Amino acid sequence: MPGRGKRAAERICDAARELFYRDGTRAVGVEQIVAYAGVTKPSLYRSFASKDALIAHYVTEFGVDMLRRFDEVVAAHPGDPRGALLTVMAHVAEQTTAPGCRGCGITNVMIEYPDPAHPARIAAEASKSALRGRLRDLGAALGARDPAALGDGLMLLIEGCLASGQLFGPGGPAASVQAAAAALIDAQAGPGG
Amino acid sequence: MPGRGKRAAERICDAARELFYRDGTRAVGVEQIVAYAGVTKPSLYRSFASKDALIAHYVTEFGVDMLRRFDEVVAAHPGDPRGALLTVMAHVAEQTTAPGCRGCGITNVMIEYPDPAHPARIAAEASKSALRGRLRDLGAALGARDPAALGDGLMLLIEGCLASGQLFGPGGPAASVQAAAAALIDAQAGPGG
DNA sequence: GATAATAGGTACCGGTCGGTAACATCGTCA
DNA sequence: TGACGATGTTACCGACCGGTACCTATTATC
Repeated sequence: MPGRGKRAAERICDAARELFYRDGTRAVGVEQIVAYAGVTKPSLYRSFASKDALIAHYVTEFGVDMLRRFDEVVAAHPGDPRGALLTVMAHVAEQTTAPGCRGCGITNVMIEYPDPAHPARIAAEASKSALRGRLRDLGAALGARDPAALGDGLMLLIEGCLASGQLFGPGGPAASVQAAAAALIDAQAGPGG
Repeated sequence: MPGRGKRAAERICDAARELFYRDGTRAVGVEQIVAYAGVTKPSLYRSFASKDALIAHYVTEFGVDMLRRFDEVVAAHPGDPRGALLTVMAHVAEQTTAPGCRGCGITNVMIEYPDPAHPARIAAEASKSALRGRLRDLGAALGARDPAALGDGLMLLIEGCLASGQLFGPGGPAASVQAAAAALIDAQAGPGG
């Protein structure tokens, strides 16, 4: 039971993040969430209008965390976009091949809710577009001939790792992502980019 | 209502394939499937032991179709693995950016059922491993220095298209997949590979 | 025409889902 | 001390879930 001393809303968020990511949002019931959080159902519905609203909040939080980690890596490589990208790729490969990895929580929710009007999907699109923009910016920073194409190629590799990691595990295709990313970068900017 | 003249089992498969792919397996109930197929619930349970068994059958069928289409493209490019791969990538880009595309039905089911023991997940792993093997074989056929790494890099690009296509649509990263694949191939085997 | 398999019709089961109403309790701060 | 907002307790709702029992109608085969 996570965060015994915290407020009910925060404990609900912690429980939802953990259970939603592990089992999927449709597989987890609100009863299970409140039991895991150590609160009661009315407390959940005092902080969130519906289960869908809680899912949207989960997606938003997930996206904020993801972009924060990305930005931290970039900030650790000032003036070295190539090093930043390769470090990002190394992190992606490591995390997506770890046992029990379930890929990207945002993508998973997006797959569970095809309806474009679903609030969680709107939050998902915002986060993914932000990531796409950052990859293009880095592509431009290292002088790529077509920064958009390079950023999108890298984005495909990342999404591929997230999707295939949870099926293939440590011996999966994600182990090759850093080499593939380097090839894409070199093709656009040369090995010295 | 698809296939009025067909046997009940086949109509159930057709309905399940369409509804499962469109809305996801957890979102579609057996009642909805039999109604769409124009049959009744006992007919479904005479052909399938459970809903899970129907989902596993759906995944298996999906994988067979996927590999058949892949093999057709390869067969249309005898002695030209590079051309085969680029054609595959063009098809992937086209299909994953089409409106209403919902990515890979196998991946979607895999995300909905994290349990490694779920029958649908076992079927999913078989299909994806087969695809991975074919990509490696093509990598070896065009003389790549590291066929496994090339095949896995291409696999990541494909999975990335399938994941991001349903969120970004026609203007998404999948539009760059063919160029990215060419860069990966050239880095391993040179433009003449 | 008899038989057996396959199909549909209907009604039903227990369980779980998301969500709510009404009321009791606690801690905090004035 | 008193009041208030946040929380817990209990019970409940209608709807839907996957799955089944029982019986009848069709269809093909011999």
